[in-house]
Amino acid sequence: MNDVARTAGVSLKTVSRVVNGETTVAPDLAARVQAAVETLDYRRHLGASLLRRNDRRTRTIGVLLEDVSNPFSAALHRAVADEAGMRGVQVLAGSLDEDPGRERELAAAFAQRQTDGMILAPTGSSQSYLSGFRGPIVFVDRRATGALGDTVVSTNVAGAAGAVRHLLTHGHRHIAYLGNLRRLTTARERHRGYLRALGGRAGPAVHDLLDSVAAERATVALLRGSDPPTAIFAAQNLITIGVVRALRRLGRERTVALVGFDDFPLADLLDPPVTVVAQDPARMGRTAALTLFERIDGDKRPPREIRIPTTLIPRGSGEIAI
Amino acid sequence: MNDVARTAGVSLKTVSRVVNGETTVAPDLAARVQAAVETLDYRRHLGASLLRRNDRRTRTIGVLLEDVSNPFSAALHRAVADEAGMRGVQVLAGSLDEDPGRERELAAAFAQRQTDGMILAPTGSSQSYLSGFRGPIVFVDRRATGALGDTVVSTNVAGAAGAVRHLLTHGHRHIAYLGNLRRLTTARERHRGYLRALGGRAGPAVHDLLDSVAAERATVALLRGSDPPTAIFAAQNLITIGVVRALRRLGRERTVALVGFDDFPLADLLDPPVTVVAQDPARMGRTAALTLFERIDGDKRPPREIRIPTTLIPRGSGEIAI
DNA sequence: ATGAAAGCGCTAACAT
DNA sequence: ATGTTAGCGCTTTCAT
Repeated sequence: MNDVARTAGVSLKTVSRVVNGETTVAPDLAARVQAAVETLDYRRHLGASLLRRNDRRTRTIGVLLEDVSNPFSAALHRAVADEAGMRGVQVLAGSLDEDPGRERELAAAFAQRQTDGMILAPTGSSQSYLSGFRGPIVFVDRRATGALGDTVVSTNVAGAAGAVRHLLTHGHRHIAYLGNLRRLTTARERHRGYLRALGGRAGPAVHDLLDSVAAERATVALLRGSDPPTAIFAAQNLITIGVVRALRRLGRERTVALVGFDDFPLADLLDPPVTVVAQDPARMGRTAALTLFERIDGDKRPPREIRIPTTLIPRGSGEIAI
Repeated sequence: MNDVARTAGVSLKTVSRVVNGETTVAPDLAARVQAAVETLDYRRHLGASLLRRNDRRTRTIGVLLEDVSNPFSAALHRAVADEAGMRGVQVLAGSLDEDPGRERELAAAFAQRQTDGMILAPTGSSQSYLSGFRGPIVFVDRRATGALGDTVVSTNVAGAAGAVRHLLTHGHRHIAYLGNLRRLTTARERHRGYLRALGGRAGPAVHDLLDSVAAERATVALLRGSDPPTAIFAAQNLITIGVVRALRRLGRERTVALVGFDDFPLADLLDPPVTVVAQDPARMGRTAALTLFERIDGDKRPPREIRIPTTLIPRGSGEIAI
C-alpha cells in the first residue's frame, strides 16, 4: 500500500480510501491510485484491514456438518455457501464424522480464525464448550445441549410418526426401527415418533448403526431372525440404503415394506422405488444462514427454534401391503 | 494478551512465548501464564499473529470445484479436507457452477484472504487471471490454460476409449456420445477418446449438456430420431443419470446399451445396473492436496501432471448386446 | 531466561 | 478533500 501511495504520489490514507471505495476522493487522484494499483498488481491484505477495523468482521463463517460428502450435508452446505456468497462471505467447512472430539477441535480452529459465526450440526452430547466463543451460532439438523443459539431442525417426531402410520395403513403390525446413534437428538426424536405411532405395539429396534454396511447386516439379521418384521422404518439416509441392499440380497424387496427418513438421489429409480419422508436440506441450510446473518447483524431477540416440515413421498416400497 | 500478561505478572512477550509453545520459559512462569489464560478464557488472534510472523502462512487453503453437492466434487472436497485437517489447515470451498465469472471472483476472494494455496477445477477457458496470485495452485480434474501449476487429472482419453471399445465388443456399431460443455478439457478429452475408439465410424454427438434434464431430453430426441443409436456413451455423471431416466421413460433400458464416465452412488442398484468408467475422486483430492502442501513447503521443481487411472466397472447396462 | 521497542499492513481519529 | 498519527494484537529483533 505504501508502494502504491508512492507510485501515485499520494498519501497512504488516500490509497486506503480509494481501495475501500470511499467517495471523498477527487476523481483525478482516485484515477492515479487505480492506475498504480493495477501497475503494481496490488491486493489489499484483508487480515491487516480487519485487525484495525471497528466492526471486527472477517466476512467468514464456519459450517460443521456430519460429512460434507453425504448428500444431506452436501445440499445443506451448498445452500449455506450460496446464501453466504450473495453477501460476499466465505465459508469454512468441516466434517465431524460423529466424533465429538473433532467437533470441539474444529470449532476451536474456526474460532481462532475469528469466523463471524458458525453453523453447527452437533454430534457430541454437550456443546457447553462453545460458551465464550465470539460470534453467534446456529444449530442445524440437531439440537444442542448446554449452549444457546437458534436452531433449525426438521419435524422429526411428526415425520417419523407419519412414516410409521403410513405403514400401519398398509396393514403392517410388525414394524422394525433401524436408527443411528442414540445420543443424537434426531435419532431419539425419530425413534420417539416411531413409538408414538405404534402405541404399545412397537417392533424390534436396532440403534447406533453408523453406516449402510452396519444397517445391511442388521437388516439381514432381523429378517433371518425368529420373528421377522413385515415392514421397516429406516431413520436415516445411509441406513435406508443399507436396508435396500439387504432386501435385494435376500430377494425380499417386494415383500418387506420400507420407508426411509431423508430422501436421497435416485431413490425414485430403484426397484421398487423407495418411499421416504423427505427433509429439505437446502431450505434448512438457507434458513440457518439467514438466521445466522441476522444475528451477525445485531439481532438480539431470544433464540428461536425453526422447524422445517417433512414430506412423505410414496414411491412404492412403502406401499407394499402385508 | 496484555490482560493475560498483567494477570500473570509477566511481560507480553512471555505470554507470547508460552502461547506458542516455546521452550525457553521457566516452568513456574509458564504455569502462571497458563492459569491466567484459562481464567480469562484467552484465545490468540490468529490474524494478528500471522500479520507479524515471518512465514506469512494462514494455514488456510481454498478449493474451487464445479459443485460441492455433486458426488464427484463432494468426494474430492472431502479428501482434500481430510488431508488438510491432518496438518491443521482449514479449507475454504466454493462452487463454480460452470460460471467463469464466479471462478475469477471466488479465486480473488480467496487470494484476499491470503490462502496459502488453492486447488481449482477450472471452468473458464483461461486461467491467466491467476498470474500474480500469492500461493501455489494445483489444478484438479481439468487442465488449465494460460497459468502454471501442477495438474491432477483422470486418464480421460484412455478411459473414454475403453468405454467405447467395451460397447464395440458387444456388437454395437452405432454409438452416440453425450457430453457436457465443450470448453472443458475433460469433455474434449472424453470426446477424443470416443472418436479414437470408433475410428471413422463415429455416431451422433450431443455436446454442451448442462444437467441431467438436458441429457434426458437429448436422449429421447436421439432415440426417437430417424437413425437411433444402439448404444450410448455418457461422458459425465449427471448426464449418465439423465440417460438412465430417458431409457426408463421409453422402456428401452434393456435394449439400449449404456456406459457412463464417472461412477455415482447406487449405480449398482439400478435396473439394469449401470456400467461405468469409474474415476477416483478421493484419490484425486488426496493427490492434489499432497501436491499443494509440497509446493507450500517450498517444492520448486517444474510443474507436474499427475494422471489418475480410471477403471471400467461392468455392471449390466454396458453389456447389453445388439 | 526475560523484557522493551519496533513494526507487520492497514484503518480510526483527528488534524489541516 | 487530503494527510498525519496512533494503534489493532501479535511477533520480531535486540537488549539485558
